[in-house]
Order: sequence, then C-alpha cells, then structure tokens
Amino acid sequence: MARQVTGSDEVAAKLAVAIHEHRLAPGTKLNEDEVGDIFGVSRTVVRAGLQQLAHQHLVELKRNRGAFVAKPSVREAREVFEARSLLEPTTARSAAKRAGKAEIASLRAHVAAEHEALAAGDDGRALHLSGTFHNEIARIAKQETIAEFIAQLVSRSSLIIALYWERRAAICESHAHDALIRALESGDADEAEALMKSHLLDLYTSLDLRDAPPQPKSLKEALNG
Amino acid sequence: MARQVTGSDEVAAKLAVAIHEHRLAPGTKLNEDEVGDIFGVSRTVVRAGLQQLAHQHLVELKRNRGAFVAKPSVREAREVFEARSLLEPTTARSAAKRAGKAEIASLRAHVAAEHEALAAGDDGRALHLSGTFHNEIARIAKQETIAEFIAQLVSRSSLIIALYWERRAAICESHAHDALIRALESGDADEAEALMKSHLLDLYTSLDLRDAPPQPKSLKEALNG
DNA sequence: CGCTTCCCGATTGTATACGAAACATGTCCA
DNA sequence: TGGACATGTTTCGTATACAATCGGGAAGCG
Repeated sequence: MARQVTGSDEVAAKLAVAIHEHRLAPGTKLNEDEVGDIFGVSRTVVRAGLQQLAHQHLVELKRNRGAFVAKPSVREAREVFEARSLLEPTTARSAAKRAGKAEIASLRAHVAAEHEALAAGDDGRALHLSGTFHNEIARIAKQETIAEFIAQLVSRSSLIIALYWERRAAICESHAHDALIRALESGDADEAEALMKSHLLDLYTSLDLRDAPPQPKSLKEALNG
Repeated sequence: MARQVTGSDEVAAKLAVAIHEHRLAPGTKLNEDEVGDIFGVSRTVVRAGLQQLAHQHLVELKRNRGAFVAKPSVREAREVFEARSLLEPTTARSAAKRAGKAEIASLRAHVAAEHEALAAGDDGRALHLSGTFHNEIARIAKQETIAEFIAQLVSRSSLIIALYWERRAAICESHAHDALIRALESGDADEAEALMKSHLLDLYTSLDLRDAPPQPKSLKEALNG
C-alpha cells in the first residue's frame, strides 16, 4: 500500500495527529493488523509506534486486549492542567526574553493558519494548531526538556478537550494567543507570564470536570471499565 | 536462564536500576542479543524495553548502531535541573499539606535505608535511594502526572551525576532530606518549598558543568561523536 | 426467562528468520 | 609508505510464524 520507507516513528506521528485533530475519538480500539494494513507495514512496527504513544499517555495498552485511544479521567485532567500551570507560565517568560523577529513572524503565521482552518470549518485542524502554538512557545524558550513535557501535556489536553469540553461554540476565539504574541514581541516577560497563566486558567475553567465518569457510551463499558 | 514470565517492562526496570546505581556507565553499549541472553528473553522484548528507556532519555538509540546508555550534554544537564526547579518545590509544598503519619514514617524508612547503604559502602544503592526519595515526595503530593515527570528527571539526574559530579566524597551527607521530612511533618508548606528549592540548587552547584565535552573516553569517540 | 459455564474464535505476546546498513579489515595501487 | 576501495562480519530493522490469553456466544441448567 503506502511506501514502506516509514518507520515506527512515522506511524506514531500520524496517529498522534489524528488524535489531536479529534479524528480518533477516545476509547477507539487500535487493532494492530488494521493499523498495519493502513500504513502498509507489519505489526512489529505498529506495536513499536503504539508503545511510543502509550508512553505519552495518548493510548492505553491493555494486556492481551490491545491498544485504545486514551480516555483521561477527571483526576488526570486536573493533574495535566496543574502540571501545565507549573511549566508554561515560566516558559512564556523565558520565551519573551529570547524571542526575535523570526520567532514572532513564525508565531503569527501559526495563528494565521489556525484562523484559516477555523474559517474553512476544519475544527479538528484548528484545535491541533491551537495546541501546537504552545509547543512553539516552549521551543522559543530553548528549553528542550521542558518543551518535551509541554508537548506531551498539550497532546493529553487535546484528549481532555474531546471528553470534557463544554462550550464548543466559543472555540478558541479568545485571541489569547494574539495577546501573548504581542507580549513576546515587546519583550514584556511579566506580561507574557501573566497572560499564559490566565490563558491556561481560562481553558481549565471551560471544562466540565464534574465527577461523572467520562461519558460511558454503554452500560457494559461502564461496568467493565 | 531467568524465568520467562518477564515482560519488556521488567527488562526496562532492571536496566534502569542498574543505570541508577551507576553499574552501567554512560556510553555503555547495550547489545540486544547480549541483553536478551542475560534476561533469557528474545530480542523482541529487549527492543521494547530499550525503547521505553529511550523515551525516558536513559538510553540513546542510534539508527543501525544500537542502544547506548545516554550521555547527557552540559546543556541537557542544565535543562534537567531547570525543569526540576520548576516542578519539585511546588510539589514539596503540596506534599507538606497532605503528608500523614504513614507517609512520614515511610520517608524516614527510606532515608534510613539510604544511610544503611552508605555505611555498607554501597554507594550506588545509596545514590539510587537518594534519588527515589524525591519520587516519594511527589507520590505523597498525589500528583501522578507530575510525579512521572519528576521520576524521569531524577533518573536523568543520576546520569548527570555520573558524568559531572565533582566532590564525590561529600556524597549526600547534607541531611537535606532529613530537614525536608521535618518540614513535611510539621506541615510547614513554605519551609518545605524553600528547602526543596535550596536542595536542588545545592545539587546543581555541586556539578562541574564547564563546557568540556562529557569526558570523551577515547579520541575516536570524540571525533565520531 | 435469566444466569452460569464452557468452548471457540480473534487478537495479542513472543520467538525466529531474513534482508540491510554500518564498521572493520585487508589488499591493491600510486 | 600511505590512502582509498572492496569485501567480510557483526548488528540492527522488519516481516512472518507460532503460542498463549482473553472475550463473546451458544448451550445447559435452575
């Protein structure tokens, strides 16, 4: 089928994007043979890719049962945003100190692409870009280690949004990213940090994290869970 | 050979402990067949385990070259401690608010074991326990997500210490951990946070992070790097 | 009619086999 | 004598084959 120059990394990356864009819903079973046929590779490489995603908590590996797109619990959702609130504001501060013209331009292009996708009705892609914007900030801060953590947290946030997002209509038109870019451009570290903090809080409070289990589609699933 | 009930997780865990205890030096080649023979499993499961460790940056996977125990760069060392300084003080604060009698007792036992290992001359084990102490703190804070990050950072710190530690003699007799336990016991969140912050700073400043490359064992290695 | 039990199918876990890439060595030529 | 090329060997990357395990469904029983 597809070219066989692809390694397990590529499989993992493509699945990750599909999850970010909400084309794969939480709980979806990822059959090894099926995925292998789709990408034109053998189960060996598919398994390797799935394990990568499992380490990032994007898929859940159940022994002798297979791989499923992860369904973060309410507890996990809170923890993810707690972690983000520890890492990202300080990272935004660092980014404000380091951002040059090239970085600012890149960020503006990123946001433009996001708005474009939104206008085209491609909500999934818009959501994905909205998430990777945070990765870009971390990259500008030149903290590879922290950037990696943030990338993982952003990925997991995408799953959390898929499960617990309430006001879908008001999707991301908050222009919070624009404000952040302005703060970075003017090198205002305090402002950048504060904006990032409130942006994350906004995101967090827009979730419906009542104790209800993550919408059990069926009774059976709820019982076997 | 060992029992075959072992999965890839077990292989990864055992290798990780060996690395933590400095029984496997940075740069050591981990031949798949060799490791497989040692643990009595096939290359398939060894590869899975090595990939796990690679995701934690404990081993480095070079395409068509094999797996090597990671050799963190100076840059990476700085980043790791930067990340720890963002995560751990706040986590210690949380732990101070939640720690009960059972948790305190567990921590004391942990430190006791550490001193015991040190007295027995088992420096590697002492170092390992000294690291996992931080994991325990994170566990008490009941932040699984952050705890996982910290666990990874502690692991990587172990490698960094192996490469850049200067005053080996003064190993950990700082009693910083004892002071931390006292703060947790009395529920003094501010004190716990401050102690953790200074403890990490102590660790960081005791490293020799000059720009020199991580001690190239041989000229060849330096050139091929 | 509902519950339990057992067996079979499907899917994963592990081992092995084969092809490919990289390093080392040895030879040939300038 | 020194360097460059060719070849051999080792080790990894991927595919395939076999074995173990779990879930579901049909049959049997209360």
